[in-house]
Amino acid sequence: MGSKKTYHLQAKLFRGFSDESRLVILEALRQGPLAVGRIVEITGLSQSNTSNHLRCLSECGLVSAEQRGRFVYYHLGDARIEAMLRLADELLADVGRRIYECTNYRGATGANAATSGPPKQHQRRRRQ
Amino acid sequence: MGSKKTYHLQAKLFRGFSDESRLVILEALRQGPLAVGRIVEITGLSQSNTSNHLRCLSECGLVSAEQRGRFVYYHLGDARIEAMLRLADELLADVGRRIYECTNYRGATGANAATSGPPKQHQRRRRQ
DNA sequence: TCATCGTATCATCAAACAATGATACGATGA
DNA sequence: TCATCGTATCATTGTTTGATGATACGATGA
Repeated sequence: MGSKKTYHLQAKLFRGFSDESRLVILEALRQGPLAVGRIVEITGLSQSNTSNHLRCLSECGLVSAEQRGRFVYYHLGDARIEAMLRLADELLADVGRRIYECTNYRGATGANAATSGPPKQHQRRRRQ
Repeated sequence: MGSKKTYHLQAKLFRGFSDESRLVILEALRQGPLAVGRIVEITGLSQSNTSNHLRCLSECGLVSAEQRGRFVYYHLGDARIEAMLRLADELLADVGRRIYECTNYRGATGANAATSGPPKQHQRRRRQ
């Protein structure tokens, strides 16, 4: 180890955080354990969708589950999960505006073909 | 503000980290500024792919660019970027194994249709 | 035992996205 | 000015993945 870092795992870990729905769930769980039904209410996500996200989060160790009666309560799996979220908040306070402008890989699909008539040749956007 | 958190931005931020190629690039930049060509060498990614990722990282504020002659040098945009990576490393040390096992949303596409003959009815995997 | 509630799983689909190959552009030196 | 190098952009393609709707399962109480 050491030489070949586990980029794959790291990517997976971050991907757990990289979805709006999952972030909403994680944020809700910051207050404390919640049953699935409650999470559904809070987030407005569908039951099935919520369950899928919870499974993902659970398998990745970001949250833990505990069954009580018919209910299953979820809670954050590690204190460092919160630390990650806080750090992200701080970063956003500074680079938030830039991220907002970041349209890379976003919306560029299809829209062109429909709007523009002539197949313009590599019309390059001015650097910077 | 305040009440409605910027989950969308947060998701975007994390998505910047959620790709193996981008993580390799970020890791390389931890040592110091690098020109694009050097990054291409180190990562083994194609030039065009590298450039795309760099643009994404740059627009999201994770890295910054500086032109010197014909070369463009990139460096990490903020000290907290490193902090994020470190924190991820720590987390992985603990939950790494679980993440490795996490196959959610992974590989489940298509493989079934080809292998399984009879369209099995909701064959449920045993809970836990 | 049965009806019901809470949750998990499955199949499918549409959108997002990373990678590629080709090409355009800017800076430098001959 | 021209050839070349280093980098950025574009169009396209195949894969990944979040959302949905239907359904299955387990636990509880009647």
